[in-house]
Amino acid sequence: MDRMNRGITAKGLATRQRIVVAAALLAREKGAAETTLDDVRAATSTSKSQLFHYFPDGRADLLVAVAEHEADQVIEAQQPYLGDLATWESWQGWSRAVLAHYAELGERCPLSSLTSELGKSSPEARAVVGALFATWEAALLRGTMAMLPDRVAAVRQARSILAAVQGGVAMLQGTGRTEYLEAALAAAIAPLKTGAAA
Amino acid sequence: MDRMNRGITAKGLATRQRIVVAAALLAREKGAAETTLDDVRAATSTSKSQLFHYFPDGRADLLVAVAEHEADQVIEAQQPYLGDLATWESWQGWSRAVLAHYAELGERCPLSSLTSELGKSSPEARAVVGALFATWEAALLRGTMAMLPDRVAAVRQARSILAAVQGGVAMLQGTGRTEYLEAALAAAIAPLKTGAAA
DNA sequence: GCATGAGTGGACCATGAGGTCCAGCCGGGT
DNA sequence: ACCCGGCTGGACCTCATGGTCCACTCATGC
Repeated sequence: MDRMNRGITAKGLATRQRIVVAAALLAREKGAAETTLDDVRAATSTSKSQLFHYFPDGRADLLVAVAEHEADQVIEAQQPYLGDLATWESWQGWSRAVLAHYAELGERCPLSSLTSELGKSSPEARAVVGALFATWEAALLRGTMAMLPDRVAAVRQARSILAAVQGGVAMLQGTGRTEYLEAALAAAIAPLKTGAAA
Repeated sequence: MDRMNRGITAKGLATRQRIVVAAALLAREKGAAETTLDDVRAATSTSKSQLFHYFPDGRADLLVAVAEHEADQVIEAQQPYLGDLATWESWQGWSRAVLAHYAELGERCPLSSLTSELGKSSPEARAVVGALFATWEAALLRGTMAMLPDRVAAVRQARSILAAVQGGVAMLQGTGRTEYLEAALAAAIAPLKTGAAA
């Protein structure tokens, strides 16, 4: 196969990806803090040297990669609705998709453990989270602007919806019940139905 | 002084309390996961043996005590408003109090780090969080029932408001900006102003 | 074929952090 | 005065875990 740039072969990339995915899974199951390099090693049938080969800065490096991966997943799970929130129906569809996704995930939220584990220490992790929220908010904002005449109201509405999702998920994690996310989502997008500003 | 029950003297209790408060502070500053027993020991000018004297199960025990302490603080910070949410004015006051409190705390939220650190492992920690949410929701529910005629709507409204706070705080932690909490709070309590159900 | 470098295996090291233990202190109750 | 039991100090142990190192394989291009 073709020579990849930077001397990384396709096989190497595949291994790296395998590691990231497995680590992400572990991080979801038992929390990022409790996920050790040995766990990852065992789960992927790799060796320590490979871990450090693909993630030179070790654990921190790996966790950042995991965070990026999970951030992608978060956006992915909301598609195709998130990309086109121009009608009340699509908002409803989005809302259902979000609810279904997190109900399936249950109490293990990929982000929270990562943010609290990496948020403090590594600036790149914060950047990942920041980027995620930025694209997320931007997509929601496009949607609210399509539904509300007032731009300022649309901005506030988008923020409120994003916070509602976060809060619903937080409650889901804390209590194991989906009612909060359900109620929060419904209440947050309700103003979009009639077009009345928040 | 009087013989305390269980052979714990007042002096001992004071020391224990000192430890909990200091540990809570540390947990807020640098996260629960990054707070070591040695940190606590240094911050309180105590010795290892004291830590284990007052918290026989060690670190886990201490963190549960910290969680209880922080849970109390969370409720405390919302008083006196939370106890009497019978009017629109008191809801506004409560909302301001919540916003001010978390704006002051900034990005360090006592609960999130504790839940993600203890939530998985120790069942007692989950109980603490569960109890906190229960009393919190109950207080909010008393308030929404005072404002809304329909009981079912009041329940949903209370949940939505609670989720809004959680979400706003989550966003505050993630981004450092208070706009989300602000928008989420305003949107969440808006239906209470006119008495229209969510 | 052979040299080069990515990929892999696994032994090994360093250390931070939780937990144990015992010895000494202090106060107050009889 | 004395003694018991809580309180305190700190040395010490144990071990999990992140990280290092070197040897080996394997593919690929010359």
